[in-house]
Amino acid sequence: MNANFTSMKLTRDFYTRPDVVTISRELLGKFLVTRIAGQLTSGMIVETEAYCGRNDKACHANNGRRTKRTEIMFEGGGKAYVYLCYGIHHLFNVTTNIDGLADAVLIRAIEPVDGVDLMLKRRNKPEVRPDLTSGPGALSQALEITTSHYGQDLLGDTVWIENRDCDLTEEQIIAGNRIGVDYAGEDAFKPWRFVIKDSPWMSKPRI
DNA sequence: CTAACGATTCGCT
DNA sequence: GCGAATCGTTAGT
Repeated sequence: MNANFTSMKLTRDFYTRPDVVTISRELLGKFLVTRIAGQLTSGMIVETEAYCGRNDKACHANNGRRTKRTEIMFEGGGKAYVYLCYGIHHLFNVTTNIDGLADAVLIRAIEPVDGVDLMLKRRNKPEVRPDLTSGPGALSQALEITTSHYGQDLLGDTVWIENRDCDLTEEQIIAGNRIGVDYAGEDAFKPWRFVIKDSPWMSKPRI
């Protein structure tokens, strides 16, 4: 084998599978990477949330709600769904499932790995602490992901997710309710938030 | 065209 | 723990 064995970009097949909750769990321990203006930054994914396009009122695309913003979720798995939240924060999701089935996984926190100095600069932080990349808005700023990356193919060379063979055991994965989705009624209690147990890099509230 | 609001973060108490 | 910041999206007039 070659050196890429331990640093492999996830393939289309990973993203187009039908169960977004399973994909959400499996993204823990993978590495989210950006290459912006030639500068590489990355982190290990430690927290995710699944959003399903059918019967999930927390999902922007629930029950075929097709708008300019949600359109990318209907175009098949492995694309970046980035949107602006509260007019300030850019939230990064990866789309999953096949054409017409609008599922996505929100990346909520990463453990910084490559390009840490650049992340500190982008976040205007003096030193590495959990708040560098804990929270969906914070990690997007650290990796310089913005709405300009809306629709980017994660099989491309700007933003992608790769496997570095950091597989987790079942005991290391904890599930909880999703954050900030009170508007979704009973669907707010779907246990579709996943974190790596005891990770100091998970966002608040901690599980 | 208008208005309400959000898958959040940060600073201050 | 609480409230402000800040603007694109959305649905309704």
